[in-house]
Amino acid sequence: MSAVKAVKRRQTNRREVLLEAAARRFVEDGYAAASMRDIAGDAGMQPGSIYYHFPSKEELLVAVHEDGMRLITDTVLATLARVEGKKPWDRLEAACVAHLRVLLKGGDRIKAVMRNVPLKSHPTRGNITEMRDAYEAIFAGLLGDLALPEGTDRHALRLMLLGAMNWSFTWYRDGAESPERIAKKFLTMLRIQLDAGA
Amino acid sequence: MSAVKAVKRRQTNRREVLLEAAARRFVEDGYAAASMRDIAGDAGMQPGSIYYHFPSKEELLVAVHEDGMRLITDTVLATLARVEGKKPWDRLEAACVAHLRVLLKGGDRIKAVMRNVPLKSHPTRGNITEMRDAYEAIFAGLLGDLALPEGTDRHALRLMLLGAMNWSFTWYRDGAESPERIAKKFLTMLRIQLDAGA
DNA sequence: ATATACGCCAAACGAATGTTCGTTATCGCC
DNA sequence: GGCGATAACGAACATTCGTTTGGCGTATAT
Repeated sequence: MSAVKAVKRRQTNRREVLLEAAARRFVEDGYAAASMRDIAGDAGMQPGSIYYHFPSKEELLVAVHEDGMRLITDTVLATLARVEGKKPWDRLEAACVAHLRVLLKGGDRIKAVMRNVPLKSHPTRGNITEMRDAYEAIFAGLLGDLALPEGTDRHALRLMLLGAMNWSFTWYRDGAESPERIAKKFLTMLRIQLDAGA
Repeated sequence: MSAVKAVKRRQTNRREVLLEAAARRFVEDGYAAASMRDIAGDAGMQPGSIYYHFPSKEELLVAVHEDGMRLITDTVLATLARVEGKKPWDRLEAACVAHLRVLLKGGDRIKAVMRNVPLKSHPTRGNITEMRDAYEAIFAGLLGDLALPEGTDRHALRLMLLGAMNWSFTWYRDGAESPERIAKKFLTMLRIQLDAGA
């Protein structure tokens, strides 16, 4: 057995449970309206116990945020690795499908991100903004690989595509059309027109 | 002078000031984090005085919501009346331009609507949902007038277009590209492809 | 001039909030 | 078998919250 076994977590450590409960409350009630008592209750612990894991409510939100962004980033990157070498439009479609699937079916952590979008005006704790920028850069790269008609504003295209997808969590209902089909439909509406090259 | 003069408001009535202050706080801080004391302070009155105009904080939000929805609905309808008889795509473009202009430059009331989107899951007070549905029906009508390729999902198209526009208030900065140009760019990306008929 | 409704102030109430803190039970380790 | 770190408990803290209440000045109507 390997010498250094990393940090062995106690099996009674309920940090993950806490994060999940917090994410759910942040989605259901919104950050400000979600109380530490409710979160603690959902996680099966006392309000004060949260502060063993996180120094403040805001840091708890940051942790949920980072967790959600990490999940969606890793998922999309893994998906892209699986379609490497394929045509640019197919790679973009794969990324959009992955994005919507995680957003709509991947639990509450990313929904918590979308429901508490930090306004660009007042600053944010942690590296939330950096992670968001890094994630959007993935799509900027995918759009950069497309052969588009001259004069096409790739920046506007990215904002449009991501905006349409991110807004979906406000109207999406379980049991309705699948995230995969939604993503493909969205892309189809853009594809034929903009598909100038290959 | 006409007999019944409706309800004559005292000129010292600061209900409008209150609504404006509330809208601003609801945008800046979010509904739950915006306190009645802050709102009252911005409006230049005492916290308790709010309750002369509105019976509760939630009803105040409903009032802001209705005000914002009425503003954007009236603006878009007035714009559409001005382009009556024109081609469907031009009418749609006019509506989108009006939508984005009001959303991004029309004060805080509609922004307050967008930042506190009521989740479809738990019910809302007043006729918020009805007003939203009625507004979206306008765009559904505009899309219905378009001559689109067979098999085009107009429902998905509406969700995509409105989603892309509504999300814009999360990234829009004053001084950047104008709402009019953004709206036209968004539409251009869809237009040529889907423009099958006239 | 008097009555009346309006618009708001000033102060307070109880409940809920985020957070702190002393204590405690459990675990791995020498 | 003791020991320090871990992972909480449980009660309390000061503060802030939405809301209520009684009264006061002023403008309008009679």
